[in-house]
Amino acid sequence: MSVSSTPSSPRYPGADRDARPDVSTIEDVLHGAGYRSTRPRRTIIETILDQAHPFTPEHLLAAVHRADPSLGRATVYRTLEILGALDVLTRVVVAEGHSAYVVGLPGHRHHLVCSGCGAAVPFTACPVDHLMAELSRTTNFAIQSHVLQFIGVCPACQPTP
Amino acid sequence: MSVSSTPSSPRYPGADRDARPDVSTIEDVLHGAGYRSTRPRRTIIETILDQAHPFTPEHLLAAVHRADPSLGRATVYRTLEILGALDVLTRVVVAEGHSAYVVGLPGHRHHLVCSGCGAAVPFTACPVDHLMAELSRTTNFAIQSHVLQFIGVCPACQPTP
DNA sequence: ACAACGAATGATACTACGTCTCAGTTATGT
DNA sequence: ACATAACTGAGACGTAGTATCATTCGTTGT
Ligand SMILES: [Mn+2]
Ligand SMILES: [Mn+2]
Ligand SMILES: [Zn+2]
Ligand SMILES: [Zn+2]
Repeated sequence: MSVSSTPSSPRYPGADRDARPDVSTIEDVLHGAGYRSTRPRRTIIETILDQAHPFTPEHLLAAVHRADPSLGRATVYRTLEILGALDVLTRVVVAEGHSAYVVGLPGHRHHLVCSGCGAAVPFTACPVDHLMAELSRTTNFAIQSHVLQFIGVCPACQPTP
Repeated sequence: MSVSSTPSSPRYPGADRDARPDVSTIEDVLHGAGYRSTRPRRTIIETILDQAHPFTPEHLLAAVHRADPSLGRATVYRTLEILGALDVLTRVVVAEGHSAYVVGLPGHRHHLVCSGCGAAVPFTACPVDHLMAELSRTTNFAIQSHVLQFIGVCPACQPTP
């Protein structure tokens, strides 16, 4: 879905642009927000960082269970909710009415998603400013965020002619 | 979600821009696609056209049952699926990970959605062409569609200062 | 008007995904 | 080490959506 509140983005202290966060960086974010650092959460974060593509909660739960079958379902859902609220994870629309999580990167991003394999390519360009100002003026809405993304077929998923 | 395949939009023969379709217009669309015209479907379409805001399947089911409690749940879901596939209905993202249906209008549209009351204001401006071409070139994706929308608070839902 | 046929329907059972509760465990500050 | 609150996993539960299937209904050809 990539609802990006215009001024907000995950805070990775000192992270390079385009660098994916690592486990301890995300744990620092949790800490900073008053959450504790636990073994189940570490396992979940490690599993998240293993994902090459956007993932659903169910998909992640299965992957987590491969690492630790005793880790509770509720813990996975609870952790996803927290990481989503902290903007460590954001959402992309992968099909009409279906969204999935991706690891957030610093800065304002949107995604180009492959409808074949599910790959999500982030990009930073965002041509909505002028339109947003115009809509604010004409409708008197207080605009909070926007959703922008492209769906297509990546080179690897295109039929060879 | 408003995944608008760039060249596609609902085909309402002779409809004015900005005119909402009526029941028989939508029935014509069904007919044209080889579907039959039935009383349950008419009830569902009437109920859809009564909705002032984007609606979920559950919300619609409840509204349909107010009109005809004997109308089957499966029929409502099946009809929504058909109308979605025919682009009579499209989806808007109403919150992180949640989308709802709106009646499609002719032409290429996106929406500005109120996070308070759920109102969806359509607009036709779409500033993505240049970016889309650039992304096609740099990534070699075959881009099929895009999602663009704004979320904010409508004038009526804004706190009075 | 009628018959024939496939499409569509609604009841019901079922599944998948997510939530809630709660007793026991663990991280954290002192 | 202790006290405390946060966190956990088990399992019951709820809800939204799907599958099945016998019956009904819309459409088409006569
Ligand atoms: Mn943007
Ligand atoms: Mn557009
Ligand atoms: Zn692909
Ligand atoms: Zn509003």
